[in-house]
Amino acid sequence: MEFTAIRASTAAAAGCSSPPPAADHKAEEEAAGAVEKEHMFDKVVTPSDVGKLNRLVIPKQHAEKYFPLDTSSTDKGLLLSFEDRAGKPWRFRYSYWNSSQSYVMTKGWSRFVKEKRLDAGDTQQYHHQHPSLVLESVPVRMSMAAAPAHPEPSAVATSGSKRVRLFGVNLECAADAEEDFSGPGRTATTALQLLSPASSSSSSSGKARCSLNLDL
Amino acid sequence: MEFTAIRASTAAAAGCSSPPPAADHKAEEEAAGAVEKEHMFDKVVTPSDVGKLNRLVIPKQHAEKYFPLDTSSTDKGLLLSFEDRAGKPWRFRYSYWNSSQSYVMTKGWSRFVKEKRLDAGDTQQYHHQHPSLVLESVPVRMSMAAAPAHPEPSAVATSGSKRVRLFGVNLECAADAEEDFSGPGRTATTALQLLSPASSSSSSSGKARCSLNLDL
DNA sequence: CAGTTTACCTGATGA
DNA sequence: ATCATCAGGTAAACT
Repeated sequence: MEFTAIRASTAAAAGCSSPPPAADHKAEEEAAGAVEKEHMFDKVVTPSDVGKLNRLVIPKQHAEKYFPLDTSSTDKGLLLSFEDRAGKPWRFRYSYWNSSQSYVMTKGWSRFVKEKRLDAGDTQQYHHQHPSLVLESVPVRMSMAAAPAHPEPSAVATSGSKRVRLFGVNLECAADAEEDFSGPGRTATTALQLLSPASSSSSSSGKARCSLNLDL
Repeated sequence: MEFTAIRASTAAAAGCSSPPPAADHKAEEEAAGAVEKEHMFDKVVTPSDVGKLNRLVIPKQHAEKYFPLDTSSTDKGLLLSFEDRAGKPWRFRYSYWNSSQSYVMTKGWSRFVKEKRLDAGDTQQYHHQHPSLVLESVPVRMSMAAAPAHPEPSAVATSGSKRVRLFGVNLECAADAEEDFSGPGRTATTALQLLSPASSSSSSSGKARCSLNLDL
């Protein structure tokens, strides 16, 4: 089963710095529904993606196009914040593995797989419940509704506020990396710093964000 | 097979700042033999402890009781010096892993495992050769012959010189961390600073030390 | 470059 | 049902 790409409008990339209350979830969902999303890419999730490796490989071509890592973020990776259609926040560590020359979502991914029942054994049920997400031969699609990919000011989207959607889920590239990397005395992972959209309206406070939508 | 705890006397915690000559080994060993040691704790070494992970997990309760890391040493860890019954010095990096919330001996541990044949496959032989060390169901015991655990002056052992024994091996908490942490641009690990035993006699120079004995 | 070391991470388990 | 612990992992830098 597949997504249909929706065209992007100027809907604000609603900030989700903290798990928003239910009311916000609804608002977010409606906004997303009203917005057409720009298709990013599909990926057929492999058994490894939902297996014990606890990581999702992002095909290099797509990763470099939509989630580039510059020199400052290559080492530590990024902490990307997502939310599913119900507004539930998901945070995945995104980084590059030199050993395998591949881009991956690591920390947090396994929890997502588990909750969404992305398991090879549960393919049928899962596919049934979550037609937009995946298993084996079921395509995972990324649709873009924002262009936060380039951390460099020069590469930023010109004006209209946009939003990144992965599997139809809002992606936020939180400028503040917090909680998960809260070891005492440790420096938090530096999240991808995004430029504030020029015409964005409802982004919470001053934090620059991108968001990725998981259509679940 | 197990240790029997031996009561501590006033035997000097002989300093082993550098690998002592054989003559010193014998003296050390005799002195240790004459000293009764206060039991610290046991740990049944797991397959992971002697496997490819190159680390020994120190159960938190014991770690915090006997090898506390204060704020200055938590980040970088400590360089602990041990010696086996033959007097051979062993140095292990001891630190806290935020991610797993656990205390571990890392650097140097694998060499010890290798030399002492602490391998799951060698259980029988090893147990035979080294009854005081471990594998799976064989307990590893820590016996204390000194109370160097608390770096705080207020918590120091009152008078008699003592010694810490791990697996019956002398443990030194070298006040000087050197050579092994010589990576470029890296600050040397701050070793656990111990108070000088009030009545210790033969501790070399002025360096405060604790020692841990591995009965091997 | 192969092995070591550091620093991450997670599932199972039990209180 | 949580939550802390730890056995068992991985990735990447370093030697």
